[in-house]
Amino acid sequence: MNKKRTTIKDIANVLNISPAAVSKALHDDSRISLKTKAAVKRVAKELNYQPNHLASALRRGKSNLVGVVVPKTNSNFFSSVVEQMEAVLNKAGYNIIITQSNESFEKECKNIDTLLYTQVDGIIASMANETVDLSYYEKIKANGIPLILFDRGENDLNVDYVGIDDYNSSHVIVEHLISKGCKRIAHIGGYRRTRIFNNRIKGYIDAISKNNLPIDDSLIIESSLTLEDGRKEMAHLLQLENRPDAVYVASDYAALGALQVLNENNIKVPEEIRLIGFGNEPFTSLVTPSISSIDQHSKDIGRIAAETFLKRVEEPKLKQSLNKIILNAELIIRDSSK
Amino acid sequence: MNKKRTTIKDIANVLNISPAAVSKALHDDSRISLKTKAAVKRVAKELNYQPNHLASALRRGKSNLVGVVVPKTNSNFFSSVVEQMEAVLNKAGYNIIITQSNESFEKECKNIDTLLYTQVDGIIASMANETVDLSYYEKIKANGIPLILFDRGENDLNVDYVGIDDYNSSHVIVEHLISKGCKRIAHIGGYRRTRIFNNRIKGYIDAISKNNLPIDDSLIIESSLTLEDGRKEMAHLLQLENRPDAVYVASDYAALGALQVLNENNIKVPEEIRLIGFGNEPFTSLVTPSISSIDQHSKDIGRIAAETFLKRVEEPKLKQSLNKIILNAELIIRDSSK
DNA sequence: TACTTTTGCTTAAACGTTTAAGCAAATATA
DNA sequence: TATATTTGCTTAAACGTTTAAGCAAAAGTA
Repeated sequence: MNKKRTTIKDIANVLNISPAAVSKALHDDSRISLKTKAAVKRVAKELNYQPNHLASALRRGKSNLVGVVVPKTNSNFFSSVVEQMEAVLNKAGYNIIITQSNESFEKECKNIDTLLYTQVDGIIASMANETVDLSYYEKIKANGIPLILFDRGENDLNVDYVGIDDYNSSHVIVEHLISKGCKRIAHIGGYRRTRIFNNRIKGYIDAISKNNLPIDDSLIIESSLTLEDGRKEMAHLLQLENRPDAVYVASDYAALGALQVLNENNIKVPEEIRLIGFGNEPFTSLVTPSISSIDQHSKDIGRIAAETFLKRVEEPKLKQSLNKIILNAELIIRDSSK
Repeated sequence: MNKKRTTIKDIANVLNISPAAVSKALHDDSRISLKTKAAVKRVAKELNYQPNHLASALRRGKSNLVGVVVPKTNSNFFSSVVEQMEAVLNKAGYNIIITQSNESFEKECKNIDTLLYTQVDGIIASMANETVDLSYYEKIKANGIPLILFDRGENDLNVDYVGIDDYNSSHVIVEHLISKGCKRIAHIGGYRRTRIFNNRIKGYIDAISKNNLPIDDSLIIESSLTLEDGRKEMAHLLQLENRPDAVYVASDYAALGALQVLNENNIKVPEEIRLIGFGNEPFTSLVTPSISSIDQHSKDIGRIAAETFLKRVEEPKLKQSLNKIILNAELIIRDSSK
């Protein structure tokens, strides 16, 4: 029963060489003979040597851990983003620590503290809806480690950002609806204080104007975009004396709520009201009728965010600066807008 | 510009005391005067001292990190389990590292290696569907750190396990369907090699027998329980000359697939065929008709798994042994079986 | 007063690894 | 053959923290 785990010293003792030589042999240092390397690796395997990550991280001042902050892992978008990130970072020798804020600012701050405390080499984050105070993110920057934002970001932080073109997505949606003959297009959006939702609203307004339709403020709604919000706001829209003939909802969850209310009121979708969501969650293709939605290229976002991080660690001299990488989103047309 | 982060030494220098005293002051050691403690904490705040977790973990031989292995974060069950775990463990001073296997055995092994390498103090895991070879889990045990399994576990490992009573859940479902007058109840289940799915199948068979209904092998199907599997197997059941009047599907995703096929074939649910799923995923209440399902008490499972881990670290002398904690699952009755 | 105990610190080693510096032997170069 | 270079290691310090052991001063006790 070897209570203690085997260390580099143990291997050194067996072979009567110094721990330094063992360390170098394990790292394939050119100054160690092939013979010694082979012997070290053989003994390491025999003694079931497992390197102590804490010790090496401490010595090297680098943990090879990347912290990830997301609002919720429980959404297809984020889990897919994270999956890609992990693939890219693992390949480069990094492991990731996933934390979720549950859309709570307080939890988000705690998570950031945890990650910094765990000595991560960088943080890749998407902000909670609640987040307006950026001091915790400044803390990351002050720490000197790279910070990469995706999806829900902030220009003011002057860091790398990866996301889709929300403004343009709204244009694509509005123009698709107009091409189907819609004249009164409502928008159930998020709160303007969140950059991405603000961009969707602006895109919506500009696209409506561009196509010479009137802007009707009663058709523009801000909410938290939960399923319940979708139900509530759709019910509200149905009570207007001049109903919309299309609704563009800035989240699939809220779009689903809206669809439920439409179904319950026996309003035919798409014939009477066309509906479009945002995010391309799997359930959009599963419900009846299936919901048209915007695909956010989650895999690309995950991959690019990870690659951006790697670029930053490779070139630490490069000062952090606003560096936006914007992908074109894709409208997936389904039954709800056909 | 202080390039370097402040350490305990820096604080010691400012106050002209030893680093040891600073460390003790920060940990509220009783042998340090209140005056010194106050001074240390003041200076620590002034210099924005952040403890180096790697150093303390190395010295103490304890990382205060718990590894979590799940098949997919992208499911309501697992994300909810993890959320509760995190809450309990954070309170006890632990942080968690979430890894997902994507139902791949190979990825699961990699994840376990990563976690061991990161020097976690314990691992809480739910196995991938593929996993039959348990050698990697033996590796965790050999490492001497606690291993807790939940939902998808294995008796052979002789470790703590938290899950629901799958066998009994099948009884509850079958009896509910019989009470609605069903006589030919089909079961689209998982593969028997996975313990929980085997239990569901056994529960189904025993419940059918107990209620003096015939066992019809053509009504018992094993599959991977994806949405596609649900579609395929439901289509298959519809082609039987003697159709079932109820289908109990061992996963909500497969149940959804089944429902789609029923809807497409204009078969009235629940009038012609009643349908019940498993897992109580949020979408079960969102689709039309809403799907009856089993709630797995994800919050309780997460909480209890975390508490079990904490018990293990508190009493390391206690030998690991098979310790099953089984919760009663709850049938949520919705339109698909009313 | 003379002792024991308590208080409040210090010293020094340790955790396991990496790495700069150094040195002897082997090999290459002139 | 004498000198320079390369090879293959060793030594020792360092990363930042914790902690056992120890010690002087202060406080308590007889």
